[in-house]
Amino acid sequence: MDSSILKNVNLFSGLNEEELNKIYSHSNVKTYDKGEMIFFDTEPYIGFYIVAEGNVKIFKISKDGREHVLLFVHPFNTFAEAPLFDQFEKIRSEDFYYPANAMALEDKTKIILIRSDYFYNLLEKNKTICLKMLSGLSRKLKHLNSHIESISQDVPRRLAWFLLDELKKSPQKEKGIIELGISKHDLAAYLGTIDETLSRCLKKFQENKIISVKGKKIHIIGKSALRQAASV
Amino acid sequence: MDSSILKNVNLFSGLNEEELNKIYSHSNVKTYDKGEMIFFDTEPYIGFYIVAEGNVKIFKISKDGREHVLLFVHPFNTFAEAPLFDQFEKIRSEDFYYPANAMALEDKTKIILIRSDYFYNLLEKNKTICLKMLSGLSRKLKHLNSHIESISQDVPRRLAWFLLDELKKSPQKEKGIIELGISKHDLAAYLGTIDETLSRCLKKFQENKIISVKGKKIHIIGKSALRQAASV
DNA sequence: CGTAACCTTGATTAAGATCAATTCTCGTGG
DNA sequence: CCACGAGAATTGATCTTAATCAAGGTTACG
Repeated sequence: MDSSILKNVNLFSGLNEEELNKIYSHSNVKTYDKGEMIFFDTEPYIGFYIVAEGNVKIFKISKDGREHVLLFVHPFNTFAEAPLFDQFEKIRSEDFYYPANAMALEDKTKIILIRSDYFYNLLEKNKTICLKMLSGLSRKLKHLNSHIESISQDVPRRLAWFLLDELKKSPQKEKGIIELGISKHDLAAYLGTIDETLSRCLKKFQENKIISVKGKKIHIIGKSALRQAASV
Repeated sequence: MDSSILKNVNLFSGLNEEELNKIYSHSNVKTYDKGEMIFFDTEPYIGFYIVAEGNVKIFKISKDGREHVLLFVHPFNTFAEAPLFDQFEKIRSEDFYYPANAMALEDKTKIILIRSDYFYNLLEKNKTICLKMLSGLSRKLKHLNSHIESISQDVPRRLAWFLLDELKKSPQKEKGIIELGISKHDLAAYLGTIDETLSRCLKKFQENKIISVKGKKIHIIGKSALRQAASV
């Protein structure tokens, strides 16, 4: 494997071969197994990450033990990049930690680490990266906003919302088929509910002939009914 | 009023008098009354805003009519800046709207508008602003993350969390006094609940001698008890 | 083919939304 | 300066949603 892995990373699109090679030589690549932790929220911050292969979930554990998934990260996207700019001065100090936990969701999840000190240099020299970074953060903000909006509705609506969102991104969208890249447990934690409630909710949607579920494959039968379920 | 108003804006800190004057000459300043809308989520995006005086709430209305406050913006902070970088190409097109609604919360709320086309120029020329912007967005991301975290706990915990957060920012923190800059209704919408539930929750805290409430003034009597209520 | 992880189902309970009045507060005009 | 009225805040009774508790059932994989 070589620097070509970086070619598809949104943050670095527009850079030439040489630049990519240089970045690659300064990064660390590591492969994780399913369920393996990439970082804990108790670890000092050393830099941000890029998903090359596989999927990652970013989550917090509340004091009562429940898990809350903030987002899933898919290939070619970055995570844990926001703290970079949080407080330039505080960084590198021992009391600066990752803001959440990150776990690989499948075997052979390939993750690239970009250390913050090196990345600061890059930013100084490269305005394009700076603007790309702005664009990336802004997309995350937008996503979090709609997550907040959705989470304060009832579970069926949240689920419908999620399914429609996934359908948009699905490669088989014309067929109305979604392939969940995550477990039902993780989906429940993302929707801010628990496994049992999600299960019942999926069941009800199936009874109403809105969807059909087979393992991780979900077929959207009534898209308009789903849209209606997502609204009022 | 002149460009000195921009001096305290985090985004522009570090710029010299001349630069500030130039920015000021390219901006629009407008004063709003309490309850007046600054923008709706149905309006085309023309730029971002800075609060000079007063307070602003950013919110959405869900289809069932409930209001969800995403955040409150206080003096010297920016809002609606994330869409700037969302999709460089799409901007200026007619189908690019503000992502939420913004309302002034008090009379004489003074708001500065920075148009996006002008700001792009600024960004091109000024790396400092670019980095400041990154830092600002990252702070918002962090805030939204903790908002999500808090919103998926029960209402008493969310309230306790909020109060502790406000206490940290309060000028009278040593006295344990918080001055709510917002109505109870807005607080409820921010906490993702309704007026009645918030009211009952405040009452319970008072019965337990954790706080005392007089209008918009809240006295934290038992900070440690409040911390305990915020956790498990 | 057996075990563990994953998912589903049912019964019960608790939290909070809804509905319906009241009471409180404060700004305005008489 | 007081009275009025509108908006804000509180309270109570009821009902809905989803969490919890406790078993089962399925699936995937060694």
